[in-house]
Amino acid sequence: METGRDLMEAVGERCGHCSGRSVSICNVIDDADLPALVAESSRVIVPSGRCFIEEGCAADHFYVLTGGRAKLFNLMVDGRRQIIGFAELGDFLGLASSDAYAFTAEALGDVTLCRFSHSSIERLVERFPRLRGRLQKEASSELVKMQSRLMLLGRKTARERLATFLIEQARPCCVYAEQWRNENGPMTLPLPMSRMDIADYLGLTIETVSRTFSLFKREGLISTKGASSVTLLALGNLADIANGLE
Amino acid sequence: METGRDLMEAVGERCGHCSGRSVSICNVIDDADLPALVAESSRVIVPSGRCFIEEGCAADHFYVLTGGRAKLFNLMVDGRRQIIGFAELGDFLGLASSDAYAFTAEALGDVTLCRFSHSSIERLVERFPRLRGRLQKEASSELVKMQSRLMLLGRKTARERLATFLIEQARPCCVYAEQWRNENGPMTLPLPMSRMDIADYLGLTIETVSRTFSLFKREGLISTKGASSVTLLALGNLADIANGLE
DNA sequence: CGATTGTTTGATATATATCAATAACCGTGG
DNA sequence: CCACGGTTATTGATATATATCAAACAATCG
Repeated sequence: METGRDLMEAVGERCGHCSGRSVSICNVIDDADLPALVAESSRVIVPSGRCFIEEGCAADHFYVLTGGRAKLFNLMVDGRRQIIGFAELGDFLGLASSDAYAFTAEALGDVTLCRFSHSSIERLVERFPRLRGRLQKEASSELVKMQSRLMLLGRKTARERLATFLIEQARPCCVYAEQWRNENGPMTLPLPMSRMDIADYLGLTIETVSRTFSLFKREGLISTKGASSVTLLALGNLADIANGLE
Repeated sequence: METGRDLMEAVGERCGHCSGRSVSICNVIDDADLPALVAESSRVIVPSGRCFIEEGCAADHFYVLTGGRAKLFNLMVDGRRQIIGFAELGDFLGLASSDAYAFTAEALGDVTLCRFSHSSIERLVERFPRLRGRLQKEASSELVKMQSRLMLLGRKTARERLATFLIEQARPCCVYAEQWRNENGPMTLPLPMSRMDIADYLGLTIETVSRTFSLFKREGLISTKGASSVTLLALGNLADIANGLE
């Protein structure tokens, strides 16, 4: 912890208190090893809307997201889409076991990435032994998150889904530093994704998402400024709704 | 591969061609090391209906399923249930990152398990280096399966969900040896889980599951003998339905 | 063999989807 | 800065897939 250093720092970005949606490797790299790490990687800048990982394509590289956010999704032949998750600062993408990517990743706004050749992972893990444990740990925490998403999609109502989503967005990583100081008061969140994205994440339609937003507004649980900024006014109540308590 | 030996064999059971729903460690143990492995483990027999892992409880042990099948699920406070998956021969259970189990595991029929202390995993991985790679690989393949479950629960119709489920059950591991020889012909599967279990796995109600079974029967896609045995008569069609092609 | 539990089928209700019309937002160019 | 056009979001009316409620039926087990 004390001697460690972020990969994010190694590639020029700072990591907050994020706990990585996918796989984060905070604090497993010693300062002395930074040059070696940087040598293995290349920086990539992806403009808004561009896909940098495509389902089914050869999984040549994996990425660490160092700026911006991305949506990860799967498609069915007829166009139905399920968003798997939203990647943020520090997340690992494209570490799938197989030789083809299992999902598509598209930049939500401009995104910066640190790219590694897929074959370099062996070298990296050998060189930075703590990295391995970290990868495992984060992979299994990712599995736990997936489990709660199954509950959300299989058993929760639209209200519960949106409340869950909003609570999820309220994690420190997603909120500006000044704002997550007083976690009890109102909390303003940016929502870089469209209503369509939220719908495809929650297994709903845009109309249902929109109506549920309006409902929450009428109930005084949230307020909005445009479609891409929410203020959570009653985190406790939202959490209760998210868990089916009211 | 050639020199390897199954953990399942080490604890007295044979592993078919299963590719492990959770985390399998087939073929990573050398014969010479078997005694050491057995020394670390203890056998457990769980009667039908008994929970051997409970969500929220201290994660002291992890298990390898060596006989029978189990259902893994999460509950909401009001009793809504989402089945995460059905564990089968060779699956690893309870390897969560945190110190509490993230789901409950209940025996579907009698189950035999090989139990390891959670603290022994470090020793095991050190002693059997190939185990580590295998664990990682299987964990990430588990993540891929989870992704397709998100699509199922978020975007598929009841028809598509049940077809997907039936196809899933038709993997070699679940079928008697004689039957998966001719993969093109009719394939008879045991369904050890109740309609309620299937419903909670697919995010539906028992009634909808039952009606969809009947529909498939009327369409000549399947036939049943009692509620716990299905014969798939048209795997291709079912696969098409599962993927939204008809 | 009856009693109990689980499954299937039927009738109806409802949450959410779909279709359709406004309304708000956003970038652009005057 | 404002007007404009296109996009995205909201709201409304209606349809529909699935849930819910209820009954008959089948399987299981003493």
